[in-house]
Amino acid sequence: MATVNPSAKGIKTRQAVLAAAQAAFAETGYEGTGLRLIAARAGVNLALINRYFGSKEGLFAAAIVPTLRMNMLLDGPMDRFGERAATIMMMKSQRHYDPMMAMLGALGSATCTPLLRDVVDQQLINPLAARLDGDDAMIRAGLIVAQLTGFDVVLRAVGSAEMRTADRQAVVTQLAASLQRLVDGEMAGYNID
Amino acid sequence: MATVNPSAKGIKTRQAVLAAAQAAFAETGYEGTGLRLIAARAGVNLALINRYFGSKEGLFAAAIVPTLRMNMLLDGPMDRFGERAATIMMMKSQRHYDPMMAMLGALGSATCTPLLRDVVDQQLINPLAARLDGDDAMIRAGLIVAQLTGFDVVLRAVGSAEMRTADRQAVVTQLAASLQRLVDGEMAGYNID
DNA sequence: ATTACTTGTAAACGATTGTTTACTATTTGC
DNA sequence: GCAAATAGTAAACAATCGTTTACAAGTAAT
Repeated sequence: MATVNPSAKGIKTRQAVLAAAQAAFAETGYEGTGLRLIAARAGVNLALINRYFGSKEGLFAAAIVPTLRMNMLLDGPMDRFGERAATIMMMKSQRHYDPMMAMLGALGSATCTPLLRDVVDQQLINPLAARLDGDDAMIRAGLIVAQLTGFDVVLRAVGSAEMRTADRQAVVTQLAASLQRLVDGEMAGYNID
Repeated sequence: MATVNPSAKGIKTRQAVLAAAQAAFAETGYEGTGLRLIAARAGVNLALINRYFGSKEGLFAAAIVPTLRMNMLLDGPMDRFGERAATIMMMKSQRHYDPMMAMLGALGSATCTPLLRDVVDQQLINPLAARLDGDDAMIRAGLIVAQLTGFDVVLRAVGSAEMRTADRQAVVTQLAASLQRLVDGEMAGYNID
């Protein structure tokens, strides 16, 4: 038995740690979440975290980074992207774990920034840009990701009362319109000096 | 002399601490910035920080919160808001201190969230909404703040390579268009089921 | 000048951090 | 069953955290 045996009982605790880390990082941020808290949440010994994932950064990379994907947002025709994305962004509040919240909670820590930079470019902006027609597809994709990200900052991470108490259907409609205009790339009537 | 004497030499070190805190919080986040680092940066004794500001949270409230304002973005006609805001957002990279970066670096910490919620609503969304005409002004203001915030997340906090290497003039143009469409509130031809 | 008050300093507080070590228990392959 | 590897545990590591205390230096007003 020279190599690691992939089939083992430890694979269950490994996933327990991953699930606990996802929830904890999303709730209390990267620096604000202690490894002992994650271990307790997973019902697992503290030292196992460093054994399986090497370090706190390694745990973040294994638990959060793979979940930051466009997923359902790109699953459908692009002429309905705005409507689809806005609906998902509004409804995901009651889901168990939100990858975007984990990303926002790690913005301050220097060790996570390189990981986030890669995943934002490769898994968010680039796949989206590939689905866009017209000029400046990459820039418009970046602005769409920015709009989605900022929406979670204002509504969830910060928790603006004005946005939380607003009519949910109107929020979806306005967000959908803003996103779709970036998808369509209409510059109608707009001039800059 | 029953009350505190406002005129004193200590006012200089107080401002030195504020300036050091602004730079440090914006660079390394709230949890990632130690008070000893701020004290050293300001050339001031550690204990003075807690004397003048009570706590780390009090320092954040005094140093960062008052700087989160719309300021120049609202200084001008609203039919040029997009152009004006996009230009400022793009050019502010080489400024000494960016309040938005300090806010993003504090997203994970539970103690700062209430402070940020109040300032985002009262100093960003509401003043902007007061300058918007048409339906859903508050929601559109929230989405504009979200677009601006997300732009800083993608371009600066995360540092997307795709956005950093993109043509700067094209980024300004696209961002300006997206913002202006939210200002104008055009729903032209957009329908949702 | 003496009193009252503010500013500045050094040191320690208790708690928590991520990480590592030494050890036992369990499981797997032959 | 034996041996090797993996899973799990408890304790300690050194470092840093925000905060507090006790005390000295400086400054204003009476």
